[in-house]
Amino acid sequence: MAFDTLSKDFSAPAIRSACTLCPVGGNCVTGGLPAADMQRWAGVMIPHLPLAQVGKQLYAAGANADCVYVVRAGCIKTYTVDGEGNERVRGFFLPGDVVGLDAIGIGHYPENAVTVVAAQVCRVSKGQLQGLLASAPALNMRVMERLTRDLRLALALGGDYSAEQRVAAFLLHIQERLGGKANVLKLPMSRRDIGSYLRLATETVCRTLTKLEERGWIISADKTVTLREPAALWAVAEPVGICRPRLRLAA
Amino acid sequence: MAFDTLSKDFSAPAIRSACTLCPVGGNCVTGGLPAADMQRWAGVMIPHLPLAQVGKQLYAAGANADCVYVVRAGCIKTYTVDGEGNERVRGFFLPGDVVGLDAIGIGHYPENAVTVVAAQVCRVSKGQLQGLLASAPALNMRVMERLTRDLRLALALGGDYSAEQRVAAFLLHIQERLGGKANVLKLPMSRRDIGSYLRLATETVCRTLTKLEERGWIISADKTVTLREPAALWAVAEPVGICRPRLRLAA
DNA sequence: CGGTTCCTTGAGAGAACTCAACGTCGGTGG
DNA sequence: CCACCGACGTTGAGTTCTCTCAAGGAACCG
Repeated sequence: MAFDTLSKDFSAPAIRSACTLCPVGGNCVTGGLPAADMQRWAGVMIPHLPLAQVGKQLYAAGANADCVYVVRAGCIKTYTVDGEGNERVRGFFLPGDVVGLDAIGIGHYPENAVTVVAAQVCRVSKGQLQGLLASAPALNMRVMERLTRDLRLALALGGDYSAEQRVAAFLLHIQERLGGKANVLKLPMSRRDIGSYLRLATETVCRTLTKLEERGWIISADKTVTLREPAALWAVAEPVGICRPRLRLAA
Repeated sequence: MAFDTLSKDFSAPAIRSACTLCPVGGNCVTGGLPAADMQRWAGVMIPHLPLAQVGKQLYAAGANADCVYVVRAGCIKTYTVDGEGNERVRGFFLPGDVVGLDAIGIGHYPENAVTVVAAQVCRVSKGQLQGLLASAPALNMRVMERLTRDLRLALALGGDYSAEQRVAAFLLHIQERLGGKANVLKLPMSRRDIGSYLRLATETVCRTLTKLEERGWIISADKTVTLREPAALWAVAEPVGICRPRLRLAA
């Protein structure tokens, strides 16, 4: 892995170009910001920190919340462990997503964050971010949008839906987050993680995928899922309300 | 009702005093703000609009999102109706809570908002709020805190818990929101609303309350619930993670 | 090549749901 | 004043969906 040398070699000019050359592009929280804001963002951000190891921890639940992270590549999951030892995945973060935002306003991270696959992230200290938010209204609004988007998603997924509705909505949501074009999805996470996230047993996730496959709506081969009948999936997932045929919920 | 005349008679000095005299006090989103920020907040806020009618709508899902509301008295619920006609309560808003925040960043409200009981709210236009956020960092941070608090609550309630855990957590959460002292709670909402919110059938809410009562942990009499063994409820609700014996999650 | 983890399928169990009935309460109108 | 009505709360009985337990196969790694 050349990750380590890469991150060490970056000097100030390279940092500025880090965002303009970023594969995430407009999907990043900074997408569409005025150049001046981007400049200031780049000034406080530490770009593409490598997280080559699967299961590598960004931060632990209860730790002092001093940073937020923007995913540049790979996938991060957040999860909690309750007093009974039950682990629950609270969110998957794909390129462009911000991890740790929900710690704004409290001193400690409410959950753990680890890599699901090898990943790269950009880091910003919370203090510097707050300073930036106070003086860059456009960025402030982008962060608010992320927070409200996460909130709407959490409220939607909190609903009482069947395993089929959940899994269909999950697949479509991942498709949207990955760009919304390709019908072949590489799911980075395990069935167990999907189940934990969707509040389903691992076996139920499997059975549901099998059922969708028997209907010809998808082709499920381990981590690769091909959507053959997105319209049918949309129809099933509609009540969940987290994805729409042509109209995206978020602005 | 003298509500209407009250709201019409308020002039600038009265408006400024509206917050200092507000029964919500420090629980409001503006609690603890510098005097200068309070002044500006009071300048754009329209105080205690009366909503005497139960079921009175603040806004409809899909409507142009032009305002946010702070609850001054009573209770507001937000809910969605999916394509199958299923109604789902997404949140209850008690005095001090902000309704409509999750529409920041999108043009339309994602859900309906109606009164659960007679209520009073304060209104701020979204445009003026955004202007204020850009120039009053302390207020901006308070709003962020509300958003992240709502997000953490939604994520917590989204988990896979038993009916008993959910109901216990709900009761304790309401107690906290009402000040955290009194053990006698007046629940403003119906069993049906509670069930919709907690993802339980109405009957399951009833049965669970009955079960908790048989154990001597609570006394349930229609809308009035008395907590007799809060510690036992805490122990049951712990995995949900939305309320804590002595330590509150939010700052 | 053994060990581990993940994915998948089957069979039985359990928690919550649906359907149904009944009592209470508050409002309405005769 | 009282009968009627609808909404709400409560309890019971049977059903269903998902979970748990169990086991086998496939992929990956040391």
